[in-house]
Amino acid sequence: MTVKENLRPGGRSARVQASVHKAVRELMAEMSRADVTIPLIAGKAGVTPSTIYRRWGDLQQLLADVAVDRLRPDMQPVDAGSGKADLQAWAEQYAEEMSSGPGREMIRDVLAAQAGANACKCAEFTRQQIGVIAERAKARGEVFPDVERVMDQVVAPIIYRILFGDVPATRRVRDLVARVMSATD
Amino acid sequence: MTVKENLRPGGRSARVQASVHKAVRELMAEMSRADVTIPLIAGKAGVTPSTIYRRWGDLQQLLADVAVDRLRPDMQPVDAGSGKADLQAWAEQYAEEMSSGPGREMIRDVLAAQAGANACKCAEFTRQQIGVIAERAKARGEVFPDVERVMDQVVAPIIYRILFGDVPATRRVRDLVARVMSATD
DNA sequence: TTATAAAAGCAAATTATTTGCGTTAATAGT
DNA sequence: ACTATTAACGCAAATAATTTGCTTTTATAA
Repeated sequence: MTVKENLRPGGRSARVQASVHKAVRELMAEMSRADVTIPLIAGKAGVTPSTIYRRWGDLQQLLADVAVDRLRPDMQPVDAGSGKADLQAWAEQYAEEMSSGPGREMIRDVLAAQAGANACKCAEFTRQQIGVIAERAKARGEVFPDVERVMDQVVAPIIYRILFGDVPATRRVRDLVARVMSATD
Repeated sequence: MTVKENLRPGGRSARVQASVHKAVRELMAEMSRADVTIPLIAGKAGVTPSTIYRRWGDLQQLLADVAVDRLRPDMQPVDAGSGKADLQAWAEQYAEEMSSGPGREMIRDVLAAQAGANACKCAEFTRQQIGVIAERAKARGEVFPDVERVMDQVVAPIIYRILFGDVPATRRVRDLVARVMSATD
């Protein structure tokens, strides 16, 4: 029922995982999520449904697994010259990606699965990105807020609004960043 | 497929909705969520499964519907003497309720359903509660932050941490409230 | 090489979901 | 008050998804 974390690169398990993930990504791109089923995924991936059921348990777990994979940052935050500029650029891009259709779906998939571990991982990705910005700022001799404070005052409001209604406007994101950067305590 | 909003109090639809909601609440209390199925709910509620499928579409929508109902605040925020005290008391209780086992599950149920309307409603409940606190503070002649700022700086961090890993400690909640109340801009 | 164990395939059994059709019950018009 | 209309429900058959026991494959270590 549990997905193995460290798969040998060329092993059979790794190949199955890769083809199943690929099938999920492709199906999600070409049809509504309500129509994606495990037998369908299995067919496209060239495996039996029971393989998927045994490995992932159910559709939600599988979707969450795929979503975490896609939410993993693929690059370091861009260096915009200062901590504030870095954070602003990062936050705007983050908000845009996460509020897009696919972004929202991925977040929802991660949260909908019962295992909380996936959600934790996503928060950890974000923390690391902000950590990079913070380290860089400190290396320049700037003052930079604590990472946890940035999580509370920038990341949390962005995600909350995406999940519970709004799409946060660029203007709002800029304000969040300005506020956390101006706090002096 | 869509759930009627305004049901006549004594109508048949209202009775079905009530018995189905009741069955869901009872089943969720006595067994794991993974084991709750629509045929089971239907049996306990004394209706046919097809009735539930036609009215709610699938299990997630039904669970979301029940969860929104349970997340509706049943009372006004207590008056603790000042805006800050009110907000602090409210935030602590809110954090405690939402981070409890059932609280977490309800939030997840609301977010997991594809219809975003349920999630919006929940945020609206919260906004209204804070609105009451804000009005009361202003009636006393106090300064009180904008409701949207409280959503960003207090509610969002609490919910974000509940969803993505942590249980926010009382200490942390107190800090969030203190920070939003001390901001003067 | 060969032994071992984990993961996959296959197919039957079970369970959930969809759907067509007849019935009931609430609502509006006479 | 009575009847026409319509939305929602029950029932049961058809379809689709999920689970499970058993066999076979394949990667790994002896």
